[in-house]
Amino acid sequence: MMAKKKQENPEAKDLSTEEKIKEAAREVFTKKGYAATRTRDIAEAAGLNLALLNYYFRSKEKLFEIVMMEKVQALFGIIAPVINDPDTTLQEKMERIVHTYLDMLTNNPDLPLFVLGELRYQPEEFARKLGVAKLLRESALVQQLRERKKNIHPIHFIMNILGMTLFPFIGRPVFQHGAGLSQKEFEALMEERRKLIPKWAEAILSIR
Amino acid sequence: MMAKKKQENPEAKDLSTEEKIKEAAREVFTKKGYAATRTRDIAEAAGLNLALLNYYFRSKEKLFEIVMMEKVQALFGIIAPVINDPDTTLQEKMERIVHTYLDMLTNNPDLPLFVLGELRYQPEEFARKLGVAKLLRESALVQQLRERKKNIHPIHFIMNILGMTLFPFIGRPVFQHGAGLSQKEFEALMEERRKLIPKWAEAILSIR
DNA sequence: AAGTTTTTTAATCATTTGATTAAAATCACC
DNA sequence: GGTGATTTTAATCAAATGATTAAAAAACTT
Repeated sequence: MMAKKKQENPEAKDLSTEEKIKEAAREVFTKKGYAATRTRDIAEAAGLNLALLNYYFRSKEKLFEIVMMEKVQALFGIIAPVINDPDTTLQEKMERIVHTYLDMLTNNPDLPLFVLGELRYQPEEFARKLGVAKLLRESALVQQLRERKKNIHPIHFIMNILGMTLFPFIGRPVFQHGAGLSQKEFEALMEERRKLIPKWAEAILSIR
Repeated sequence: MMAKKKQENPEAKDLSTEEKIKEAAREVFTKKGYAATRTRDIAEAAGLNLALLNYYFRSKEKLFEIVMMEKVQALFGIIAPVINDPDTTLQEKMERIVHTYLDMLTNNPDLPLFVLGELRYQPEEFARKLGVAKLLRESALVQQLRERKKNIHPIHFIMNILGMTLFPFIGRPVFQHGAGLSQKEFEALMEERRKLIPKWAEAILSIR
């Protein structure tokens, strides 16, 4: 009855049905959010019959949860190792945070808006599953920040570096269209920020 | 047939029906976004019959447009005069941008996520209506930034100051719950940023 | 090739949801 | 207080939408 792959296409040139649905779901959910997404949109984007969605994933919500978990991981999971690394300096960490995010955002520019937009419906649940609390309290980064600036809450600096890195993508329609930039030009600006943000972050930490 | 106020309650202690609906719509739309909002949610939040919504505003979409325009104005309109003011220094402008936003965000913490979240469906349309292009090209702020840092695109600094100011509210569930903060504590941190962000912005502009 | 299981399809269901309608209630004005 | 306009209500509609079903098609096993 339920999905059990029997054979994998020897030449795996196209994806399995299950993977096609997931791929389409990633695309549509990320672009429009959960509520604005119709299961028919996903089926159409995948070029498949609507019933297959329920056949493989039981419900829109179940499918969404899978995608959401992936995306939350993509947004937060990838910097955990960077933040926790005890063998890099504060400066190195900031460089790596920016690099890691900009690399990811090149392929997933609307990820932050999607994740943070959906997160408002389940703030506590996902924060718990993520273990953000631990990162924000015990990580090497936080300890280094505490040492460097003893009288300022370390979360301020995390807000700054994430804000400088992620916010341009969250406000992208405004910035890009507002400044009359092509996609290429916007991307070029983001590439510039790769080197600029760490410098700015360092300047912020060097005040006084 | 259509709405025409005949009398205004002499002691305007409670709002007109029309205003009650708008108020409820502001609340629900801002909190859940357009797609996740049911007209019945709005009617319930207003304590009114569902049909009144269509009686006064014809459709969910029309009502949304009214609210959206207000909110877009609240998010972008309020800094236009600050940005355009030819009689303030760059530093003063940055202070005022931060102050203006933090004042507004105290009462409307989920405004940025709402507006930017909805904006993705109509990126060009609203950007045009807003005249963002003009602000991002000819404003006094942009000209001052160009003079101060001739070899860096001024939009970088606008992204920075807006990112540092708005992003904490966009990622609020993560920051607040992740750091185990009460609402009061979060607000206190934001109050600290009122003085810190202008200093950081100045430091960023003073590199080299 | 026959038989079995798995996958896919078209058709349909039940619920939700935005909107409408006709009647009832309220209000303005004389 | 009666009359006409305005506002409010309960009931209902039609379309959209998530989900299911039964049958057809395809794939696999022997």
